Amino acid sequence: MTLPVHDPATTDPAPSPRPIERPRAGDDTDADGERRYHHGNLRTALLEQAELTVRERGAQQLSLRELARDIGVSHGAPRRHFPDRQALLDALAQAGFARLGAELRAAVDGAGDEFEARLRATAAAYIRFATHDAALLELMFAGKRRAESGTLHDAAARAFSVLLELIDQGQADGALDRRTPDRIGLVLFATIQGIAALVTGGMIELDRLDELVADSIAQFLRGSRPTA
Amino acid sequence: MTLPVHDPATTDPAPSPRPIERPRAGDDTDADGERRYHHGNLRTALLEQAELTVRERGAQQLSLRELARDIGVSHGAPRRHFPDRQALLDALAQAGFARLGAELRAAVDGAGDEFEARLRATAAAYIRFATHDAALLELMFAGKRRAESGTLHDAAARAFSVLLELIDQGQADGALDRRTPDRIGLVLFATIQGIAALVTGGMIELDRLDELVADSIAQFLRGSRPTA
DNA sequence: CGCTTGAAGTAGTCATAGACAACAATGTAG
DNA sequence: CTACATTGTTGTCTATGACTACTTCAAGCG
Repeated sequence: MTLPVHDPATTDPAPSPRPIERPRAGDDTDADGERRYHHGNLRTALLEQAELTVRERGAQQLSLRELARDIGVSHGAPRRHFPDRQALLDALAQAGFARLGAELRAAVDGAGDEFEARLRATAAAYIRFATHDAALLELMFAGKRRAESGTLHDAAARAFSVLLELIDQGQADGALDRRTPDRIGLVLFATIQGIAALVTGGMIELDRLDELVADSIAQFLRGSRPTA
Repeated sequence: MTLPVHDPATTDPAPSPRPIERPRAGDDTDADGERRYHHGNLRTALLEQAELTVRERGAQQLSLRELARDIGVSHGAPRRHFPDRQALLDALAQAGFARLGAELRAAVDGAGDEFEARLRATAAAYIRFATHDAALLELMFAGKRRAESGTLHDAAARAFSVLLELIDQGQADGALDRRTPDRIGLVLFATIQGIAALVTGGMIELDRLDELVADSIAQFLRGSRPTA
């Protein structure tokens, strides 16, 4: 994700003295304690605050006006960056896919060279994401259904490319049969996402989660190995 | 696609012989041309109309006031039956679990005596529900997370008891290993729900769905059979 | 150096939603 | 027949998302 870090704070030694009184205790002043007309990176601030709110209270409870209040801008300001509420949610989902993809990638890269170890690490990373950001994951999947947004689709595809590469390795190692990688990948993806769905849906006690992940991966491997 | 099977007796204790009238705005008279003060079974009418709206536009777009308008009652009337919007959604989810459970049960009962045939029929029924009522299924899972509503939990458990019974048979037939049924069931449940999540999330083309279901069931069976 | 221009933010307004309270109509128990 | 509990109606309050017009401000240009 590219973040335009345009921060005029360092080049604003003489800010205009606008004595707008803000009763709320939010940090709506810059480093000099002066209110600034232009926020500088409202878009980023909105996304960050929105991610916090979604994590704590879910996407349904996300309000553009409350977001603006928390950040300390007027209720119309977010509109300059997101034409409507859904656009903000889509951007949030897209950032979520980027982060998920990065975490999956990191899990693979940090798990050595062996296929099974990598697979387990990847699954664990996915489930970790699902437990820590259940509402965000739900949002990511919900956003996909509604509008087939091309950019969102691409973001998702990039995030899940890690799985496909893993499958390739598994086949090269002889651990997986020779169906097309995306066919095997779909089964793996469904398995992992299913566990995530049980987690986000609260339909499984968290202390049974590790066992479920281990069982599912083991069964996936047993079910996918070449028929000798 | 399957027919929208409507079973009016799912969740309603009030049997009223009154024919359901067209909910057109302005048509606030019954068959005799008489305006009626009491609707007669508003609760059922609300749930039915809500299910239609959810199916067409998703739970997010469901509005109590619009519901009331469609049915032809005042905007405050729904409050007598559902204290707030969430209560209506919870009731909808509960009815959804009841219907899902019934459809799973019917699938099992109509698939002969063999374990594998029953398993495939059950999975197919679940996926059918997921494709036809994607938004409702999402609502059912979302509702679970938010409040651990006891009645909702029970409704879900009843719906999925079919799976557990199936596992029992599979073990008795020697098709499944001897782990505890709920441990195997969790894996199966996750697998099926994962496919459903891909469907409701629009992350799979529907013409690849049958293949995915077949692959997943086959791999589940291969991965769960006793180690000879 | 001042002017123009356009991006970013502010303020006001509108329609609609959910929640709530007071009141009215209706069915029912006694 | 009357008292009471249900169920529905009407009005109101607050909040939200979406829209418009105006303001601030930085950067480019003549």
